[in-house]
Amino acid sequence: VARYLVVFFKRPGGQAQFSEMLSLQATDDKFGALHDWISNHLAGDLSLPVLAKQAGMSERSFSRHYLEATGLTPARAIERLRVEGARHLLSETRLPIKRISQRCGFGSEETMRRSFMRLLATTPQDYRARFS
DNA sequence: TGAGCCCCCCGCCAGC
DNA sequence: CTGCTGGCGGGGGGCT
Repeated sequence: VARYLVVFFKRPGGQAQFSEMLSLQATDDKFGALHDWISNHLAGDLSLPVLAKQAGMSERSFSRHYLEATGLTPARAIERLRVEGARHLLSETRLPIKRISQRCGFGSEETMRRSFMRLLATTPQDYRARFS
């Protein structure tokens, strides 16, 4: 039920308020274990070679299968998960934005800000102001 | 905002 | 032949 609600109750204005973990489960949770691992290692190296090794596949096959199962390329999925992690910390804690950015694996505040603009059409500051 | 560099992604193809 | 795998190269998007 949650999965269907998640699909159909998107907020207008680009403010997706649902769980990326759920939406990435699209059809089956073939990559559920991988997603759990990623969520627990957001600050680390989540490059394609690392993910492929974690999934036990070659880079080429991992790219193909992940896109097939998820509808997203690995790098785009990572960006979504990082943004989701940052959103949580922004609204639930008072940690400085700089620290949140590094804890979620963004190379800098600037990188995090650009990801927010791309996916949520807001800045981290604005997001915190409106959702904390 | 700009410039340079990195690496993701995808087409291609040989192998099984 | 069909379908899957995985290495390679380059173009472009995005990070620093």
